Amino acid sequence: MGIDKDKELSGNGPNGNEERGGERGLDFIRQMVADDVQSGKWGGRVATRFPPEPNGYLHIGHAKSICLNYGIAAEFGGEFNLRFDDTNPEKEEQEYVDSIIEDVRWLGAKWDDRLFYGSDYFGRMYEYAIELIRKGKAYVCDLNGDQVREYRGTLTQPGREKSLYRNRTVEENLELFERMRKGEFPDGAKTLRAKIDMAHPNLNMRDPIMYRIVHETHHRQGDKWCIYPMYDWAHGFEDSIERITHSICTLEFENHRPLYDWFIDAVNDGRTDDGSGPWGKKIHHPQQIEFARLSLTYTVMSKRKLLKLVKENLVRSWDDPRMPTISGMRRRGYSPSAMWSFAKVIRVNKFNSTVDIALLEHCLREDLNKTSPRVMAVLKPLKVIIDNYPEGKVEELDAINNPEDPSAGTRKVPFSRELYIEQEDFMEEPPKKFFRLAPGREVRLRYAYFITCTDVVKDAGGNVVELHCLYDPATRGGDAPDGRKVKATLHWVSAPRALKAEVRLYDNLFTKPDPEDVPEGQDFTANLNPNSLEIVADCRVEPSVAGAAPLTRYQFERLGYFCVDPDSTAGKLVFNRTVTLKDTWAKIQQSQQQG
RNA sequence: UGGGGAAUAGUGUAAUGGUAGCACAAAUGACUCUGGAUCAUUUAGUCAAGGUUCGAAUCCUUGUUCCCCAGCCA
Repeated sequence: MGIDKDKELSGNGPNGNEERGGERGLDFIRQMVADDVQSGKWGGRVATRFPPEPNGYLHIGHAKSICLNYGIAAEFGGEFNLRFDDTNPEKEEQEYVDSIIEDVRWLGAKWDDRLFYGSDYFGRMYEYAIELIRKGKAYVCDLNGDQVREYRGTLTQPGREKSLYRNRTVEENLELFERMRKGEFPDGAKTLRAKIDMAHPNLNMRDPIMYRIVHETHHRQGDKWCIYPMYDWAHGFEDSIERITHSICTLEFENHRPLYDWFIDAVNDGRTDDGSGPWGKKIHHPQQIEFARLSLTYTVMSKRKLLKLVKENLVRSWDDPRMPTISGMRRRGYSPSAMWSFAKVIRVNKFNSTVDIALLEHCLREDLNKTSPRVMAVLKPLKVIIDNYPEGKVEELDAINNPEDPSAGTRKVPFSRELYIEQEDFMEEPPKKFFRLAPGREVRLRYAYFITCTDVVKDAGGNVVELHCLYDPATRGGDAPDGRKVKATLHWVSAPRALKAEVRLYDNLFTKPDPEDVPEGQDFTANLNPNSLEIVADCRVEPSVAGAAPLTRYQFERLGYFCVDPDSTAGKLVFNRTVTLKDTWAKIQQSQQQG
């Protein structure tokens, strides 16, 4: 078995159901791209990228960005690059690189042979830095961290223009920068800074740091470098080198755009279109565009918070099915196409908003309903004995695999004298609107027979432990020849033939829509939902699922969507509940309890 | 009290000077061998005040509210 990669994305995904030019209009980014293609900017070429820093696992917010960037490339016939923005050796690890590659691939974004690392461009960035020094646009600064902050000024006060180091000669700067690169100075001793304007109203423009000294082994470059470029200095060149046309990032980088442009313009200053002159040919200047990052109710999205949940063992791991990480959602049972349709319905904008998790779950159900094979499983078993059914007899009854997809066919399900049904499907004293099994009441067992409850067996504590029923042989398959109706259809499994399984039920990780809504002095972990995981150890599943591979998805009829967890062993299946079915009865019950 | 952004039903969004639509959520009903799915119906909105215009969510003015920026993180 296993997951068919092509099937995962069929009918949906980046190339399915496009609405470009359709009745709904383009989002503002696609509109810009369309305009640029129309006007012939960059020769009509479109190139996007997804540029994660490998310092954590990807989450659903990154999925939004991947869908945006890859989606645009696919829709406009452009190229999409996967690029690691690995400019800080202190936070980055190979483990994160590997997980990111796996996640982006799973989502279905295709980068072909264009997997890049920002750190592979360090040599060229170094050359650009020397060029800026030669042009008098950059200098080596000896200020320490505190002094840098002090000299920068504040939001309302300009920085100090007068710095001892700002007026160093080109020769001195060249020599010092070379010595920085050679490792002659300790961490923090010197920086290379751009000479812009210490009184600029945008703090980012007050002589931003281009390089800092970090004596640390880089996960990819090893000890080749001890000076590392800052984001602002590095990112534009990464985009430029890869000839990205539309550099899409999140809103908080809006203030950085002037700097993004300044650095590339600074290199281009003195360069020419044909490469004549001392500085050579102009380099490519991409367009930075910002959009709002995703927030979801009942969860947290920042890497810092997700890391805390993992490090403090508040969840099992990065891929805990309760996590909003792509790996967690994959393990939970999410499909790539559900992620794509979610990305499509939330669209992109320039203002912060919080999407209701119910919308995500709607997209999930919509996809799983169409694609998931149905099976019967009993989470909390209650033994049922059919007194008038022959002992030892087993019938193989036909069951439909997916009513939404006739091509999925049918399967055989064994029926026997002893069965299990769901404890919740029986009540000795049923309240109004409870249609399921009760003493003297007739219901249907799905695809099997009508049964009527005749006796209730209890233990010493008064708990119902066993039911005795009679079946009507004429209703085989589930229809009564005399046309009589029942109000409920129950799922069931054969007691001797069912498989044992463990099922893990998940609920929201947090009890409040906004986990940050906490009393003074507490943090978001105060809102952790103590019931976000319920392990049901002794479940029963119909035998057809035997040997199912990890991540195989099913609908357990009447219960929800479930998938096989990698913790499963040959002897014992473990399932994760991905999401419940919509449960009208639960709502009725709730309103009955409330009043 | 500097600079940069943004405001449309409960939520997410569309309408690019011309009927304020869609989806989710909620509610009601129909149908049903999943209280699922499906179908139908209902509730509910342009931040505020002025102005331009035959006509404004859209343009102008003023105000209000929210977000981002003072890492040698990204």
